[in-house]
Amino acid sequence: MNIGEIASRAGVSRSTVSYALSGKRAVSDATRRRILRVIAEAGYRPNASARALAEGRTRTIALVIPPAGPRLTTIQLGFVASIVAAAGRHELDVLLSPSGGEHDRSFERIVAGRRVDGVILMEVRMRDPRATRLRESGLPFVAIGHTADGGTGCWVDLDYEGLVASCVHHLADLGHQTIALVNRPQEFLELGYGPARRALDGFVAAVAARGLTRIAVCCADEAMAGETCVEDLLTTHPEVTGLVTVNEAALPGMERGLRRLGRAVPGGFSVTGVVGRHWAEGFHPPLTAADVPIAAMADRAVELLAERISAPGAPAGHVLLSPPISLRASTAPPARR
Amino acid sequence: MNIGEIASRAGVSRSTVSYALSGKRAVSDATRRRILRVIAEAGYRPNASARALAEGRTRTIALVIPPAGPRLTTIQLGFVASIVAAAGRHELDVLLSPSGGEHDRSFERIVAGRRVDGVILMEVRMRDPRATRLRESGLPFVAIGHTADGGTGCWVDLDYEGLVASCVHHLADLGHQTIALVNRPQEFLELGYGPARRALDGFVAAVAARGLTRIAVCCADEAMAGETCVEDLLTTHPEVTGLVTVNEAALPGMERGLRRLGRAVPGGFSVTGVVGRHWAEGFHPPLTAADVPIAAMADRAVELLAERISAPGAPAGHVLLSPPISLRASTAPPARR
DNA sequence: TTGTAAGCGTTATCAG
DNA sequence: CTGATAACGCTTACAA
Repeated sequence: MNIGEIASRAGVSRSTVSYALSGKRAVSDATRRRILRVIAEAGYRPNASARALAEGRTRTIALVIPPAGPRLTTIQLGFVASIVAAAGRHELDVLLSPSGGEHDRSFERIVAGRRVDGVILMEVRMRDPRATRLRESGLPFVAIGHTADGGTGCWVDLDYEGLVASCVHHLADLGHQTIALVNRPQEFLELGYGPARRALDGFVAAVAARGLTRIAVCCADEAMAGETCVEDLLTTHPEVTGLVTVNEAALPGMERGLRRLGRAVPGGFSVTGVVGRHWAEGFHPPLTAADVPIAAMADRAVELLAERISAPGAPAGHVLLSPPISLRASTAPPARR
Repeated sequence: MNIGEIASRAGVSRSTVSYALSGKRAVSDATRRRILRVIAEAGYRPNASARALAEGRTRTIALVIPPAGPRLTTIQLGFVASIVAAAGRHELDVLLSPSGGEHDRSFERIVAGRRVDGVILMEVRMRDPRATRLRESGLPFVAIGHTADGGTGCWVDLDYEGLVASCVHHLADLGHQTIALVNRPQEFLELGYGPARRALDGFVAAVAARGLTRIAVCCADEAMAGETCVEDLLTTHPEVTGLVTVNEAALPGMERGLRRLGRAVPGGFSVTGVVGRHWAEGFHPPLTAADVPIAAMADRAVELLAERISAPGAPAGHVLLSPPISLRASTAPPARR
């Protein structure tokens, strides 16, 4: 079933059918009605490939996800789902492309083959070869996270620096003197992964501003790592009375570790940070934390990308989100020594 | 940059360039080399839309994911990643389509617009309108899970029935008399979601076969629900000495609930079931369970779909996977009363 | 071994 | 208000 078939059944030319559908040219009410009826009867829909070829755009965007290897976190998953939902609202389909290692071919296929009108890049690094490649290809893209050249490209990001600082201030206000940061994995920091970097920066600065003592550690994105991490931390530094974390996946393990050490939360130890709402609520007791606003980030990213696609010349848009800290039950003044 | 440009730079016709690339016609070594050099210099890749239009296939498959609403589980996420990876090995791209509720337009856009060569349907229900729609459209598809008409379509599934039965037998062999099943949410059962249904069937049958006493409960896909579920279960039925579960997301909560009730695992209570490896290993103590073989399922699904696409007439393939139970540390003979 | 030309199904331009 | 017709960029008979 194609447009020609519809045209002949409705007794009009193919162009009239096309215009009746797109509304880009006036069509008499009678013929439009007739055409639409035929279309409904036949269950016709324009062929996407033909349309893409003729229009020069695919009505599709690519979502480049991080390598699946180390296991994607729940946040990442929620993000993928939110992007798809947001794209749907713009009548855009989403092509998924894994990145890293052996998956370069997929990325290249999509970019060089002009399979999409734009790209959303998840988990972008400060200097990211994919961003470089996209820039040279001229394909519009928005990064989740800053790249090194903050100004040129589009991005949406969480203000990890400010958020972690807020957490530090919160603990300082409660009277804590020595606090720890449980960051994302060491490799991430070394690879210049923005959130890990800026969490550390924000931590160091805020701790200095308040005259506190700090211990910063990295931790694999896993419950078990969180457990040993907390145990190591508190055996080598028993004076630590609170921690802030940006590592949600380690949270369940941290909960176990603290319990094992006899540190009740929040009476004997305070925990806060920036993590997905689901993780915060699943913690015992519920975690006082800045909730990562996944849906909002996805919405803004798609919106930015859609603008960029329709007006490639427009100035690059940036969005830095800074959600409030939700006060739940995991922080309190430190225990008297 | 298009094929004509390459052709003129290499001093040949467009068809020769096409054939040099596809290998579907002999091309002299000299010209092929020349063409490939020009292509490399220009960084040329065939336009995917044009190719799709000419060839009548898009080299893309759709992955229809469950509604994002209730939160996707880690298994689902791993599955998405595995499908993308497997598809990449077949040089296929993956279009993501949410399903359910407001997302029907996305599905319809993809199916009716012929945007893909085939579809993988996740979390299929016994009577699934999407499967019906695909059958009538003639688009090849493979379902993850059976549909009601088991024979006609392609599917790959886990043998939940047999697997849960194996778990029951394992507990029975250890001497347990009264055991519980912690199933997926009630609504899933009511909607005729296969795994929930068949887990229950396998449980009931195996318990009967061994002359045990059973309690079957449903539980939301959440840690907190797992906690209250286990607590309710053991306060109303303290005689239960072990449980089998297919609800991985509830596992962390079940761990907490058991601890709170003073039921040490495995000394005072046994736990087993079929869940993702990651969840099994994250349990304390590590869970004796059948590990959901996500990657294998994804591989087989893509393989089946690829076959189906290239040979639409061939008989429908079915794959019923039945991974072994990994013996870890969460089951033991019941405590003497 | 290579070139010519006819599609593939739309959209968009140009006439009427 | 509507109909021819030329793109869009590629694949693939059909010729040479």
